[in-house]
Amino acid sequence: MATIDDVAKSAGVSTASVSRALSGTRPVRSETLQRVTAAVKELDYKVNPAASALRGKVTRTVGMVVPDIANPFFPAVVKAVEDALHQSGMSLFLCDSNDSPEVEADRLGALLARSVDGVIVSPVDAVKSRAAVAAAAKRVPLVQIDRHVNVESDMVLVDHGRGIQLVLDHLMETGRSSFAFVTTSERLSIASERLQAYVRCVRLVDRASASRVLAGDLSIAWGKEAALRLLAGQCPQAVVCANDLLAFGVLQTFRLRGVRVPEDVAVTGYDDSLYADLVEPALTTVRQPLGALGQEAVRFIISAIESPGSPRRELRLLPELVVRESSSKLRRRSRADGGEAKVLPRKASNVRGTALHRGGKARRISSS
Amino acid sequence: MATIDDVAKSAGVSTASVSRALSGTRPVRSETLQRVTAAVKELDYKVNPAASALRGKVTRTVGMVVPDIANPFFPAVVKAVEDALHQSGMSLFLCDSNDSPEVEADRLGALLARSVDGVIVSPVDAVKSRAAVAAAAKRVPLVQIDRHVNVESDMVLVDHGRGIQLVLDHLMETGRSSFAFVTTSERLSIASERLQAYVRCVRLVDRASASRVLAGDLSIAWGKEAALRLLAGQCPQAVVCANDLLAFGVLQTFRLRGVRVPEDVAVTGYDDSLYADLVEPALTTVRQPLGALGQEAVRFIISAIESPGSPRRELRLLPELVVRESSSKLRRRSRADGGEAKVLPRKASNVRGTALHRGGKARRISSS
DNA sequence: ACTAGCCTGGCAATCGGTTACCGCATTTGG
DNA sequence: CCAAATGCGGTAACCGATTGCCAGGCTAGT
Repeated sequence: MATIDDVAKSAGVSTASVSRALSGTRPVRSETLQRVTAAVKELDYKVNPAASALRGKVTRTVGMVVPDIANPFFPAVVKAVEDALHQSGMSLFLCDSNDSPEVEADRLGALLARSVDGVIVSPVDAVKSRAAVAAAAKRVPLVQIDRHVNVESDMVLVDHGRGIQLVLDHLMETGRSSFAFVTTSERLSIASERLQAYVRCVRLVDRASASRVLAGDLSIAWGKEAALRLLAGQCPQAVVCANDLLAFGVLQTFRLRGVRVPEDVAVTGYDDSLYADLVEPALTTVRQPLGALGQEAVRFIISAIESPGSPRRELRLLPELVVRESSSKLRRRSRADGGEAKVLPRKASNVRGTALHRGGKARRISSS
Repeated sequence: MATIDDVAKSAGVSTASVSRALSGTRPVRSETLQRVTAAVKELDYKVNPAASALRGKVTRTVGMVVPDIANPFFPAVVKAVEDALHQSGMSLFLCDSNDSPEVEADRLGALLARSVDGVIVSPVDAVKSRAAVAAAAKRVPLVQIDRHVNVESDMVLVDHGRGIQLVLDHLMETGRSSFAFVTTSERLSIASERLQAYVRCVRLVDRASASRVLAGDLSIAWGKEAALRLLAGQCPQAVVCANDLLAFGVLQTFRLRGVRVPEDVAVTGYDDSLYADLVEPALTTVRQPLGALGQEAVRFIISAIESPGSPRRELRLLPELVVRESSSKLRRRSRADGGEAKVLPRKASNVRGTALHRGGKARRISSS
């Protein structure tokens, strides 16, 4: 492997000139520049990042910590981050905190020890993640992405209030007036935002709906369980779920119990995961700007690295409603009967027919 | 940030002793060790990885290049890799080649320039990826994972021949005797293996089936298109797909065209993606040992780093058949009518009822 | 008792860039 | 025409850890 000395020798200049020619820290004569570039090409010289980091205090690396890369939400964000970083000649250390605050703290520590130039993190727990995130933010530029804890740092978030409002506006427009919300613990910032928005939206319309909240975790299993509980009591006309997985669980239980969606009950998700338009019936959901989330996070990081001490920023990106069959418009059938759906326990049946199909564009994923 | 000099001073020993005490390269008196450990703790000393890398020629980093992290197959593998690496005190540079051989070559180059200790790669194209992979393998320990090109290196693969055989054995056992295979270009090593296995398995049973192969890409869209083509000609009793996405497309088209699955035609996938048991009907598919794939790759990398020059290894992990409704056993209904399924073009209908449900355990993913 | 061998510690060279500082040459201004 | 300013190149210190080499103390063998 060629070193800067080899290049200097081959170009007949000093190492200082080579360094300057390559980094542009100080101007060099155009002839010098040419000789250096030629020598670099000839020797296939690459700067040694370790040496460069040791002296220059900059590693051109960024660390990212996500709660669970297997969660369909994150890969798209990670992909955008990776791409944007490489466009700026930086590389990505990826860490998975496995939904554990301890692992998260450990990984943040490891990243700092590697002296990354910046950190992008999606904190696991609004309370337990705080200390580690704060400590990291004190040492390097840090941006919180998607989820966040109460720490002074840049943030790139999604306006979940808006997302939930889109859902409820749509549900009301299509004739629903009683609701339930299926979600997880409020310890998760995004869940708590979605919940608050839900309550704010339904409170004025139907007092009972505002307290019809089922909190568990974010799994398919909890979706199923929540659906059972709803069926055991007064089932509302629409079930709003805090993510798609919950909605899938709800749909499955409803189908098995002979509850027709969307005729008897509408169901909505959140995330627009790949499979939202594959299930029966296709799921109305909220699409988040995943790529933009990652790109903006990188922009924040890079600008924070280049000009430290600039003011803190917080960006809220707007999500988008994707209407599919699980909430399609009710046809005739009076809804003046008191606000509770009639649930007819009978053999399962699915009606698809020629339902409306907005937003159902097939996304290509060249799978393994 | 404390340096090794600070520690040495504080412990009253030389930097050499500190280094030795910490790395264990050479024994030190137990008293020395204690003083060093105490000083380290007091100053919260962490070795500077840049300095360490510069002098020691080892970075404790591994690079991984995947074709598309948004492809549901890879996150689980990446997660296992990340976890295994951190257990050995190493960190992961993640790169996404975006299914492009050019990007892939670029990323491999970037990783080598960062002098990673090893590389894990899943090559995009059996032909176009070759040069870059070979070049990388020449410089650092390299293991090919999942996909591979014809280059001398360690490999951790899945025995796709076995996977396809499991599928076909099962289909035949349940009474099917004519088949089609939906796949992508043979440029993808895994697709070509699956295709070969398919041909090998059906050749003896039904000559026509062996040539009923529809090659496109690995998208839902191509699954739909392939299904249309099958319906236009002689539709076989079972459609074997090279991955789940294709199967989803096939299922959707069949449903819209009123073809009953599994009564009229059985459909199978490959990957056991999260949603395989959410679609209607739940999909029979092949589950790959994703976590094991990642763990084994890391083991290979680490052992190759620790003892260079050891012989090349190739590991083939065995996949597992997951039987769900899309291929359930045909009840009565004679199949002696020539081997082609009767397709009744009529209104859509889905029958679920109490079909068997092996392997359908709900996996929890605490989504965003 | 004397020497060979082992154990442990320290000095200082080294890894490969970056950059502060100095010096020479040329340009600019007065 | 001279002084000051400017442009560009080179020398060498420096970043922080690792490690080859040497030295001193101790044990063991003869």
